[in-house]
Amino acid sequence: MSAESSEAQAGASPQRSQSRLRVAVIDRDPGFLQVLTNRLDALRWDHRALSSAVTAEVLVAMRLNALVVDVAVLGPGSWEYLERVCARLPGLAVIVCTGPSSVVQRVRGLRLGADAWVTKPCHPEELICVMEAAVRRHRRTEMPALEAAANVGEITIRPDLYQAYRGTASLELTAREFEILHLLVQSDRVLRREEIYERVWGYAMAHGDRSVDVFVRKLRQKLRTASPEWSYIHTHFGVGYRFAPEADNGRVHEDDERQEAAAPDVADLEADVIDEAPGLDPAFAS
Amino acid sequence: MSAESSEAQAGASPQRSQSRLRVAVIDRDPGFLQVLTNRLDALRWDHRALSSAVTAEVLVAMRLNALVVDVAVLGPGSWEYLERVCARLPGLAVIVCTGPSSVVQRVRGLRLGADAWVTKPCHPEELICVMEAAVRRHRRTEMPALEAAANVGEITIRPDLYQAYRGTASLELTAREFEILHLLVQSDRVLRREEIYERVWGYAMAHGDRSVDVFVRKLRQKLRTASPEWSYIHTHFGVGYRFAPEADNGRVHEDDERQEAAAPDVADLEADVIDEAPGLDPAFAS
DNA sequence: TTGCGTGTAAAGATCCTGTTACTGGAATCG
DNA sequence: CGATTCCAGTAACAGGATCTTTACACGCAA
Repeated sequence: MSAESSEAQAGASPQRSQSRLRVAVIDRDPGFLQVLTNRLDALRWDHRALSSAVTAEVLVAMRLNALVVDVAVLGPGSWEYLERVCARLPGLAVIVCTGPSSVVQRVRGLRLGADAWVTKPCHPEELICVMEAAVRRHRRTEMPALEAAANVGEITIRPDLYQAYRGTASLELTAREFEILHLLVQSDRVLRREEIYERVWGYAMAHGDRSVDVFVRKLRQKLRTASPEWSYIHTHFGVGYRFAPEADNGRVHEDDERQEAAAPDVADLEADVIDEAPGLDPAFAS
Repeated sequence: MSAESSEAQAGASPQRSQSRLRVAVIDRDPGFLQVLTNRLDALRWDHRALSSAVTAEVLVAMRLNALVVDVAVLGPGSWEYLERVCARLPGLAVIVCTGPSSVVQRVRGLRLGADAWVTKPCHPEELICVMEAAVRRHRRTEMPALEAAANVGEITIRPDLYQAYRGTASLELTAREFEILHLLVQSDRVLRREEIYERVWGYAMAHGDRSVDVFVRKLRQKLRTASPEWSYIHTHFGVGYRFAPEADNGRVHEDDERQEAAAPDVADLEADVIDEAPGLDPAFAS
């Protein structure tokens, strides 16, 4: 453990984090906050210290990547709070950083949805690494923003322009509309409303929320105006929506290249099913 | 933090993990392995102990959800190994569980891609919670929890479309009908009505409720219409229902390899500790 | 045979979705 | 800076699809 130091330093620098993260810290320990704040400043992360719990709604509005919280600050009801926050913001990395605790407490915290439990006193660098580790996955799959344009039916999706076109004419989609369309096109399967909401809005859908329906309607309207001969978004009653370009005569549009599993076409239903492919587990392949 | 204990017990139980996880442990400490193995057995997770590092390729073949590794076992080159594994399997939850370490080491491990760093000695339950937390986060973004289509008799089940087909013809199942069919197909055994109801509806069945019977009737009707030569759902008087494709001549349809992940086969439940660097174990590397 | 569990059927209650209208706030423009 | 336009989100309604309940007939088991 001697040569580690220099190596660690070297290994630490490459590609710190992709970009500035937004972090909130719920804590009251001045020393802890001071040290951590300095470190976060140096990293140029957006951060904010809170001296007490704020509602999940406020956290939603903050658009955070990670939340560090000392359960001791929350007092009674801390578990319920933790659970509520984790449930409401499934995409938020929640790290509990607090003083000595029992195994039972730690187990409970993690089970309620926390991503990590760090015991004080702790080195700020370590806490930051834990935050990065928790946030890392989330970004990995979220980042592939620069995708190629895709042709679906008569429509062209341009992720780089955040817009869809029929030939050269823009559909004039709003940001949200485009995100939903893009998600549906990429998924190529039935998506439940909750799924759509969570991946587009970034937090859990409230019970009874009809936003997704309304946006789907707006999307359909613009798609119909631009490409009247086709239908694109299909409703699965009791489930959700699915994207599949389909000409009015009923013929399904054969999708050129895109990924294999792509075609939810009824056409190749009987053909493909995974009888072969001995080494591959169909559940994981693709 | 005093009356927490009892609360923790209560809060810990609800909804353990979605399903059986596949875990590998690279460690040599007999005591540690013994305790952890017992816990994993109780949870019915697929697990395997490795006494030394295996190549990333082998890990890929194991299709793991999580990997627990004691860097001390790896010896020199442990950092490179950790980095290689994390890079090669971005979807794998990697937890380092080892003896006392320096902040620098922990920082380095996390920075290289590990999801968590647990210090021995540790409570097995806590380690398991850390695994769950790490896997939870992975699954969130790794939506492709898509199950493969399954062929049963003349019917094709398409979980991605929430629908069943006979060739290219949809059975036009409603969402609930499909869920029940899907559950029966996956279970591959007799399910009591209460079991079906609870897993589909999400809450306990009221005494005297006949909903399941009615849905089974609807299912049978649609299955019979689509595939008259076969019988699929069998009644076990006084017990419940069981799915088994069976041709009219009485011959039972031998189910080849279809839904792998689907069937919680007792076969790969027994994961024994293997001391030698293993080749491919049929239980793991399909 | 009797008693209980299951198959069958239909009507009513309930839930789900498409649609429209409206409000508050953000962004844009003059 | 104020006015205007645009957008996200909410509420409400109607029509339709689905689910639950109820009733009765049938068949299995003791």
